[in-house]
Amino acid sequence: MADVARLAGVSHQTVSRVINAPDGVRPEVRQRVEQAIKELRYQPNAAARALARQRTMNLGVVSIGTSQYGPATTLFGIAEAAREAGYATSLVSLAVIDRQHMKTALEHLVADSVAGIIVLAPVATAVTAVHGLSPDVPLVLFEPGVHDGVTSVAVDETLGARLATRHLLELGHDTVWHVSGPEGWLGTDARIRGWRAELAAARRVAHEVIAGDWSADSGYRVGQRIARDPEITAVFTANDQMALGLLLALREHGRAVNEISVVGFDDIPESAFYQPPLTTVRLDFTEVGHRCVDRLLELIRGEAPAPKPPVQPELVVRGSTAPPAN
Amino acid sequence: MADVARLAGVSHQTVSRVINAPDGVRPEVRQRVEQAIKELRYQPNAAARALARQRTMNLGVVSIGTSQYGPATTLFGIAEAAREAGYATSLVSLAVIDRQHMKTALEHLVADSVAGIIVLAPVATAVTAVHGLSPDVPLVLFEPGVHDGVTSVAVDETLGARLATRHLLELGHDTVWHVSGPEGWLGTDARIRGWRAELAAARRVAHEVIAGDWSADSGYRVGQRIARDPEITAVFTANDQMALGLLLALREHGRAVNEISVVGFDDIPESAFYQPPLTTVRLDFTEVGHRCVDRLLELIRGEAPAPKPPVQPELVVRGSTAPPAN
DNA sequence: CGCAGCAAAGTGAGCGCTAACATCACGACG
DNA sequence: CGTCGTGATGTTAGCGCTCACTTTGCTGCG
Repeated sequence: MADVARLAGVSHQTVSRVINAPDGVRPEVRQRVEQAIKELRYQPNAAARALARQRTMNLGVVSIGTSQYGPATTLFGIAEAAREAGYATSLVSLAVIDRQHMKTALEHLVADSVAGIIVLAPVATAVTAVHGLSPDVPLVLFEPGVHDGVTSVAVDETLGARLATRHLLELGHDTVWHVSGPEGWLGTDARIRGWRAELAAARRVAHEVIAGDWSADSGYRVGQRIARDPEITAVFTANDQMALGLLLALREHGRAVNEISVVGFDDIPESAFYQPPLTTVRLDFTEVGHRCVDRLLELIRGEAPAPKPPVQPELVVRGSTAPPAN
Repeated sequence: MADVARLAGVSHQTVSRVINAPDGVRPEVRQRVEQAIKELRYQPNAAARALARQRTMNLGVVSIGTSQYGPATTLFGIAEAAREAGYATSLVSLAVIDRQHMKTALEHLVADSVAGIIVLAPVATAVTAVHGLSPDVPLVLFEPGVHDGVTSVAVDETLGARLATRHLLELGHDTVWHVSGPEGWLGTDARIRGWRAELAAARRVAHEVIAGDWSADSGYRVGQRIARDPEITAVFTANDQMALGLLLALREHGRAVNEISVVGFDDIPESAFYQPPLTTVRLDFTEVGHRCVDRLLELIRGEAPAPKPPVQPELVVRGSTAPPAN
């Protein structure tokens, strides 16, 4: 910086002003400085700036360490939006999410003086851990199914689940069974709530939830049970992968689509090519990432955080659903 | 830090030594300092440390911005390994990979004074862009199919492709057709090479490569052509998603597995639940991530970089392959 | 013609740490 | 018994920037 100042014949402070302040420098001087910066290929030192300013241009992300479609896609959305806003992204991926690990992760990020933190771990333990911790840094939580939060970004997964259930009901099925995600995930609960609500609204029996764990394997195991039960004609699975496993089990038991309809959730790119192509609920995870960043930047700037409506899911009807056979 | 020093009755430098140096402090004093640190909940300021040391505990990752299984899984592997080594991960995701964008990304990272950079963009443009740039920071490149590189981590995808092709040949197929990935990806070339090499070794005809683009959709479109061609009995697709699309097209045309065998690549978790369950080649992307970090840390420490063998792929035989029908 | 008032530029301190060197105490050795 | 060596600790000076303040040089008005 000193070199730039010397070359431009100004003080280091003027250089700083050229870089940071939109005005307060005479156009002529500004141009001279910019010329010098270019000539010397000067790049400000982020560490020094962070030290002096007591904050960085870094956004921290604490993510659950799976390579699941949802979190992964959201993460890339965050990185993209952050970069557009001139921020870098600092990633901490957590295999185990409990209070202790969350604490360590947040402390790491705070020690790096990130400007804000996004917690991309839609599990109950993460939420409680964060609430018990509250570092003195703006923090945004991705909470599917939660609406109130000013400091959280939501997807209306409850609505998504209702859409899925309604579709099946409208097709003429008496009721819909639900294969849920694993316990502890916010999305699991939200989807169960939506499914229950829709059944209740239509005055249908809500059978007990069948628990899966997001994996295709769990869907397959559930499918083997379901295939043997002639009562079941319509199933809503909490994600597409479980639907895939379910579909395979059904096929192996010779049960066709017109006997058992299946609706998935997420609309992963492959689901359109399942056998049969999966009817599912589309979630725009990239958009979620963008919103997380938008909200966080509002918080960082200290703006009044306008509570935005949650991201809307959308039903995508394909070949895995049909009216009941009889 | 000053507070800690005061409380422990030592100089700030001694505190620094306790934190950074393994010895040079009397055990008694060390304990006193550690006690003070705990009591005051002191956490060293990363920015100040970076400024003084001229390097950070950050590893930069330039990743291609897709939420594809391979890059996403590798990324989490990197984040995990980095954290284990005490490093944070700084992510830049690139939608477009050309020289200009790569340059900007690297400059960003260098300006953040990262200790090293991992480029997770297995495309030709990324490789050339990086080679033309070479920032003065240790850099590791993920280059599938490349073996020589001391500064690169490889997966022996060529071998993987040979394994896939060999399996089909051993089953009794006359030859194997290949549906490749999009042009410009290193993995695409490596897989084509392996497939060709294996066919050549067995003295079989290598038909022209059918180009896909990784997507299930492209696999589906290719499948529609293949299904009509009675000559084709065995297909090796460059990833699992394309195999999925292919499988669907075959089914729609009433072609069963015992007519056309399909082998995929990657072994994504869902592939075991395709219809039929997919025979594929397993790639350990998490391991790739770990190796990238290991290699980078060697470079950072200035150690002699022992060239490790590439990550080995493994054939997983499932239901999508069978001897030819006749 | 003088001086207030203001914008533009400069000065100095300090952000929290580490590196390099200076100092100190203590024991061994000639 | 003095001197040197050694390991433990303290002191000082930045790292490269921004913040708060000061100085400079105008313009314009009474």
